[in-house]
Amino acid sequence: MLTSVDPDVIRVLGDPLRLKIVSLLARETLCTTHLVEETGAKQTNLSNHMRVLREAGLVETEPCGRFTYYRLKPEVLAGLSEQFAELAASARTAADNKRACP
Amino acid sequence: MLTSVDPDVIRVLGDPLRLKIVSLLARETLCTTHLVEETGAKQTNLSNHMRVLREAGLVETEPCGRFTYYRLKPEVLAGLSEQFAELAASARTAADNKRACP
DNA sequence: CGCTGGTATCAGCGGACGGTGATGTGACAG
DNA sequence: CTGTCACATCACCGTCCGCTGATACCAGCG
Repeated sequence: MLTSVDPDVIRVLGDPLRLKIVSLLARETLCTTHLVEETGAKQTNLSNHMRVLREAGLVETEPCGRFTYYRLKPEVLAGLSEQFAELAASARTAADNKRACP
Repeated sequence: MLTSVDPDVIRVLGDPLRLKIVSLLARETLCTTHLVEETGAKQTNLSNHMRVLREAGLVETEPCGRFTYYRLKPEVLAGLSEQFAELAASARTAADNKRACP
């Protein structure tokens, strides 16, 4: 029903590093140390991005001793996928649905 | 196959006004004047955003006399939808695929 | 308890981006 | 041709955001 997509979630995913983090977390659940190794970014930088991802509701944290594991929440991505699919479907039918010149 | 999603397209969609423009264009093909009416934004501002959307490959322009119609390209949105769906599917299986602590 | 390693928070800086006004261009009407 | 309208481009400014270094917090280990 063309629900208004939340710009914040998309904005969060617009950053290259965050998108890479999400891609990595889509494969396996990792902790900050792993992400530092994989991305090559500083730990502080990573932690900041993880904070943003957490506040956007994209990841969940799971403490494990001294480590903090991050798990991706698939529902949010699935929701995004569905909303974009709706937009695409609507756009296909709106191709020649032109409003008259004023 | 977990194709790396292009951050640029997502970044472009991360702006609230641009997302609104895309939502409007998903319903009908419009020209700048219509978008000014619908969004309440200044014409210059709109034109700038349309430029960004065009360069990102999200919209096509169709001149019609003095007017310029903007048409959404559904393939890009469909592609995004598919890539997010892949990420979501992958994330579902990776929930308990935890890498060992270092 | 003191030490070490894994994370989070804070303050600051620099670059990028969105908004706005002035101006240019091209097309139609009179 | 002249004016007007639709639209694009340019230059500028304020703000936000990502990156970094310093530092604080917390859990295990000796």
